[in-house]
Amino acid sequence: MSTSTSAQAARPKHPMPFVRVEVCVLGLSESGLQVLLGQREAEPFAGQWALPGGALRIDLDEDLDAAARRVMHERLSLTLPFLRQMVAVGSKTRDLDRAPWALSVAYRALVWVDQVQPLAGKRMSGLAWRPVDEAQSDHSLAFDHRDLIALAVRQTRDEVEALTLPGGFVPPTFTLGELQALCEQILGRALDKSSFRRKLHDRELVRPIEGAMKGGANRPAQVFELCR
Amino acid sequence: MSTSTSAQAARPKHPMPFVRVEVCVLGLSESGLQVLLGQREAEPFAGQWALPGGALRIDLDEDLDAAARRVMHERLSLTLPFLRQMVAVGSKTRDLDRAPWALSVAYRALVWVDQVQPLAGKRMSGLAWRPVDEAQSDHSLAFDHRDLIALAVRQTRDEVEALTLPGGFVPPTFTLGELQALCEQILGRALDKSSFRRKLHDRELVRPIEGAMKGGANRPAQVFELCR
DNA sequence: TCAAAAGTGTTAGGCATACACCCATGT
DNA sequence: ACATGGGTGTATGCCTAACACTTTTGA
Repeated sequence: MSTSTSAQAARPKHPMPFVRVEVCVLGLSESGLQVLLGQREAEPFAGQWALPGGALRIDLDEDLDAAARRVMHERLSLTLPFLRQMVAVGSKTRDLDRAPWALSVAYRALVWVDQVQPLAGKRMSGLAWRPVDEAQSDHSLAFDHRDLIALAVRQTRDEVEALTLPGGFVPPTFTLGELQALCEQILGRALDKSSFRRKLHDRELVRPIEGAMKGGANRPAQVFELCR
Repeated sequence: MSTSTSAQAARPKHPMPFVRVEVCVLGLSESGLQVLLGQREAEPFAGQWALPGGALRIDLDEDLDAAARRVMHERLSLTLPFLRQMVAVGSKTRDLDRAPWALSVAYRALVWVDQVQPLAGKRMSGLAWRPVDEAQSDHSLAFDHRDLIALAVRQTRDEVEALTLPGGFVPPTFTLGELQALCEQILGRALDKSSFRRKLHDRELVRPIEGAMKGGANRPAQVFELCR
């Protein structure tokens, strides 16, 4: 649509803020939801725990989502399958040590804890999983990251409650028992089997795969896949 | 918390994107929801209709919300009472005429149409109210502003459905009839009087003001205020 | 035969819709 | 008297939680 003859940067009239992305990676395990945290090495908040993140690189990142993917790929050597933007926060005082004005775009993601081997990265002395309940009441986290964790947990749980199943996170095939266990781990509470299945059926969210059955130490279960 | 000895800006290692805020102002009127649009004078999208917005000014704006308030105050000479962030969008190609990488933080607001007198502003040849239904199907809007309008309408309506009443927008005192009419205008459909009132009562959302009654050409109505 | 998980049916209660109905006031 | 909007009660149906129950396998 643009009729400009040049796509090169006009130097902006005013200085722009320092822009970062932060990612709240939630991890599923038998012992409830976990969150991935790293210990900061540099100011501000040196030594304190924080969400992993990194600066936006306008030379490397096509768009904001790509920036979040790149930053997390550098940290985890893993392309996060389920990544959603939560909110943008920014102010003059956010990161005084590095810039007079800092803006962070916060994302959330969801993985299995055993898919990520906590490793040390740039500017972070290692990464560690922490239970979300613990993190949400930890007032020593850097920046406003405690709020961001609470927001990520709330949004993720709301999505599961509404059975807006995280496409890209749910495995391609599964039994209904596995799917229910997954939702229960995210919610942190038990669900009623009958109600859960009726909802899935009525809203046509899952489809049985003809002939595919999964057997264990008990009665074999029908294997399903997501609709669409 | 920071132990840095200096709060002055370190020059960032990498160039930063051009950051703007855009505001989707929804307007209430007897003829349904409206949205405030302006006609662009400069590239990109010169001549096309767009949401009002402006560049973030790190020298003027304390934080993102303040930036949105300032930008809209310049345009409307009005401090928007109800302002919420929706999403941040950004990419290399967003605004090629002005910058190689552009990021917009989108807000939504809600006002009475008669509180805003459409006037001409900087870089906009006037502002005009347009019905949201019309705007949502108008593919000639600049940038992705059609999507942003749809998002604003959906979020606003969801809030009213859930009776998360827009604090700061609902007048300080009102009758239940007025409140219901307000919600109906936002939703664009009629509500059942009895159900509406029962919900308000059960969730303790409103409180009658002792002795305060509002009379018209019919039976006087109890005046209420929001709880908390 | 038993434990364990799959899978189904049934019941009771909460909530929302729709609608009917009275009340109070100005014209 | 009557139109108008305020205000309240009630019946119906839907959705859900809760729980009981049967089925099928491996151990």
